[in-house]
Amino acid sequence: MIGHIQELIENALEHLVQRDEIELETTPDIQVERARNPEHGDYASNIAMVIQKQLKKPPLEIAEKIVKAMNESKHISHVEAVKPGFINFSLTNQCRLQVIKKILDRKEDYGSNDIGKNQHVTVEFVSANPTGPLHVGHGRGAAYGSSLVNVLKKSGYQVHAEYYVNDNGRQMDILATSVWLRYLELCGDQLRFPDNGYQGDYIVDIARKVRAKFGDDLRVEVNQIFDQVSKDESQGGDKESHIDDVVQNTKNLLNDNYAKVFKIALKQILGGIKDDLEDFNVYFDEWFSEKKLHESDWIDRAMQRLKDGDHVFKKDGAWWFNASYFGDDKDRVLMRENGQKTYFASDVAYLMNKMERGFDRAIYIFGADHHGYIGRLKAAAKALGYDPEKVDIQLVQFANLFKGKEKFKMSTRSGSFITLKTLIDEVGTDAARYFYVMRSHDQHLDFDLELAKSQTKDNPVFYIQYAHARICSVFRQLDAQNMPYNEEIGNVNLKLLDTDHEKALIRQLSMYAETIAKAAVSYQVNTIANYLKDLAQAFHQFYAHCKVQGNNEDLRNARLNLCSATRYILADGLALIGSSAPTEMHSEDFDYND
RNA sequence: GCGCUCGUAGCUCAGCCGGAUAGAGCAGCCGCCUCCUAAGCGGCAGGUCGCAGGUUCAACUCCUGCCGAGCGCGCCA
Repeated sequence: MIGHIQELIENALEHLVQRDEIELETTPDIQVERARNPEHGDYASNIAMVIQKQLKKPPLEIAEKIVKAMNESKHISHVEAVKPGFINFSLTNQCRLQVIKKILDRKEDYGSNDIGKNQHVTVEFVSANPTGPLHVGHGRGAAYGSSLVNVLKKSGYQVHAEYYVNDNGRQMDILATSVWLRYLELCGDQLRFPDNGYQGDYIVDIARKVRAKFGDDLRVEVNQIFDQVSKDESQGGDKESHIDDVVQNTKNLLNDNYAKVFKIALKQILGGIKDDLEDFNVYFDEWFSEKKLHESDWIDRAMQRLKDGDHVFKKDGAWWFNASYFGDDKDRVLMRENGQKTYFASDVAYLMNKMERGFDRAIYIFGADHHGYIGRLKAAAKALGYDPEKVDIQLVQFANLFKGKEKFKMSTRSGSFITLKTLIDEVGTDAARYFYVMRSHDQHLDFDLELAKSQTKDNPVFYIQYAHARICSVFRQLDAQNMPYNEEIGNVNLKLLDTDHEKALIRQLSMYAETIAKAAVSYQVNTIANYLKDLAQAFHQFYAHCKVQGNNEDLRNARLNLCSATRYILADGLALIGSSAPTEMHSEDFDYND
């Protein structure tokens, strides 16, 4: 429709130029946007104000000339030049009503678009270290990333969702060691648990699994573990070197069995993460193992490629990537003096791997604390010879968790965190997913547990779901009322939908497709959440003022069609952000236990 | 110190690529159930869009400075 209007304006301008009524040095960019205020019609253009400078005439006068020179259109009922110089376009009623037919025709498929042009993109998100269960801090990235994947798919992209599993680093060694020490305790040994070990109860649970499998086979003389180990923090030493020493001894003492303990720990934790994410309606196409990058030759190949490009130098015994040459803040270490490859080296290899797999774009979703990664990843992309525009990094700001007024502070290591699972159990996936994406992802978010849990009108997700349930309820009751629904009769009589509330609802429905397109282009998933709230509001207002189950068969079926179309959009929109659309909801007003 | 992000109603936030009287929800006040779920609807009140400049026909929106808040700046992962 916007294209059609642009054409009308373009033709009008050509007429005016041909008739020498105006002169244009440059062809202006014709902007047509949806009118914000219904009083201004359906679409508006600012063209007259844009070209007023060239023409040196009052914009209103120009606008009026354009309107006069414009051809008739069967879709447009009214064109008007107004105050500062806008040209407002009103669609014919028939044109506006089309959206209902289209939705009923295409159903779940309605709203999709092809701006993705079938491009292949990979979206990497969550990627939390598998050293413990996901907590609420990971929840926002999961909710945002998953919703973005859905929106991109609906916009014609081929999307590959990936979780990067950091199964190789020092943290994993600390985890495996922590499990083993807990295992020894279960076997009855007395030992001093390192300050920097993983403290959570889930470690003990895993230790139980290890014991169930190996019995007492992995026991050793406890003193050997702490042989030649430097002092821990609470003993006046350094907790990092203490744990490193313990890890080293653990590896030596367990030999081949170390890998077995490690594997059980990883499998348990990753399994738990997968389960939690599935409960949260978050799915991945691939769980990409960092370890595999090391075991294959990807890291070496990536480093060789950087060396070939002369982007690597040796300093103080370590190998550095000259990232600052490519716009990063500083140079980055690829391989440490002790020969260990850094985490960044894996990142470079992984980036190269993604690009070699042929993606048109690699989208990364990071927590805000990782914003230092933007510079170094873009630098790596450039140095490897890729277009840095293909690397798209979105930062998700932190969510502060509140219970009423009380704010939670969390730390993974100490084990004092609220897990994602707890959140799902407490407030439910529907409310949690909505709350996580209701604000722009680059904004801080205050997440109030009490509010998300409350089944009251304070809670926007219930407001939207209730609109869906109401529609379902109407359709359920038709048979009992002896009022059969006939979509055909409704379609013929759509023109009967002419009250302000009906028009407002239709208008809202007609904005769904462009809302998705906008969300896909800008990565602003929150616009979907906002849209759904507006749609639900338009529906509730319509519903309060227009009786659907009336005796007039023509009007009833027309309104039922409107309800049906609204229901499809509500369900589809909720699915995009990972929430469900219940067909039935009931107030707890009559719960006498309160 | 350097870098990134943010500052809109009492609170939590929308406001798309600059556009026509700055919008919701909550909290406050006042109404509406013999009627399709009151998890709903209607109304009132609430604002110098952090401050100061600049660009523009037009600035909450773009630019600069200042004030204020948060985060990041390891041969950590």
